[in-house]
Amino acid sequence: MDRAALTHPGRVLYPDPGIAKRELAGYYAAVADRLLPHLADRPLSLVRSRDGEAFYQKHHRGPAPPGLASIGIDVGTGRRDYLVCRDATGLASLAQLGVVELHTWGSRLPDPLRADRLTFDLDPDPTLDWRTVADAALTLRALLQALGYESWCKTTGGKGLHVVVPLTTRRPDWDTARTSARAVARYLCRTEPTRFAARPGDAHRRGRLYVDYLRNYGGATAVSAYSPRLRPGAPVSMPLAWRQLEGDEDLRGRRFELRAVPAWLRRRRDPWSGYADTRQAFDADAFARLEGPAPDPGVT
DNA sequence: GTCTGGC
DNA sequence: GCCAGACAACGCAAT
DNA sequence: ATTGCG
Repeated sequence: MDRAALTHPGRVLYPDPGIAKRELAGYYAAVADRLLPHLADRPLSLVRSRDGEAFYQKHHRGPAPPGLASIGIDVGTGRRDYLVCRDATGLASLAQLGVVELHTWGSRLPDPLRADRLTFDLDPDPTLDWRTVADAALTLRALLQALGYESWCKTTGGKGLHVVVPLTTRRPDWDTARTSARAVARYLCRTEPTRFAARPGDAHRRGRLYVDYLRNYGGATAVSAYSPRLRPGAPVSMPLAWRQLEGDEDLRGRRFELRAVPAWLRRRRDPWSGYADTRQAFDADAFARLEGPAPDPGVT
């Protein structure tokens, strides 16, 4: 397979700390073995950098660059082509395109209309400390375990955390996936209203975490593990071991920056090594049993 | 980064 | 020939 | 119906 030439290698994509295209390509190559399994067969949503400013792209006009495939998927109204990354050559093409964030669907080809995981985005009031956010993730994990599901946690590169539930069999259509994830979010808000908020926005959320279940419908995406973010320091969405959530070290945000991650990975075991081997069947009834009255919005 | 469409 | 514009999109809740 | 948010 051809590999596209890396043009404009000195073009700065992350103004802070001044990471150019050449360094981004080096990062993708260095973490390819870890990153590629998270991209495999998943339609992509790309964030590209124009002078450090983000612009989004879901569709590619013309033939797909080397290592990328443009795949037609029937979405609500009509059929559109979405990019999928095939291999390390595809990562090189993404670097050539100036792609600074990789977001993926929660489903995979050849069945993109059924979820193969649920993603919960814990989005805290930015003033909340690490322990409060980590404890919220542990609470969500325990709830999911009570439902019969193991889950995995990663940083987002920002103040929050993602909790991911892989689903291998009896995978739900998007409407069922969204409804089930919503039931989990509402349950947390109903049972622990002092910790969890049902809606985004500082005024409503203050002092709490917004449980964003809205990554779980057709075409919705969440940032991929090992994707950098176009933010100061170029932080990376880093998979964590649950054990790390019990410690006092704040692992969010710039704790894992693009420049430091390859060396870090070389000396640490993959905390998500069990993810790919996990077999869990989706059971809509288990989630439906969480249903109750809508959460009290509380004081505005 | 690259293509398109308007001048 | 050159340059500006396009390059995503949707559920949810508030106004 | 339109806007703001993620």
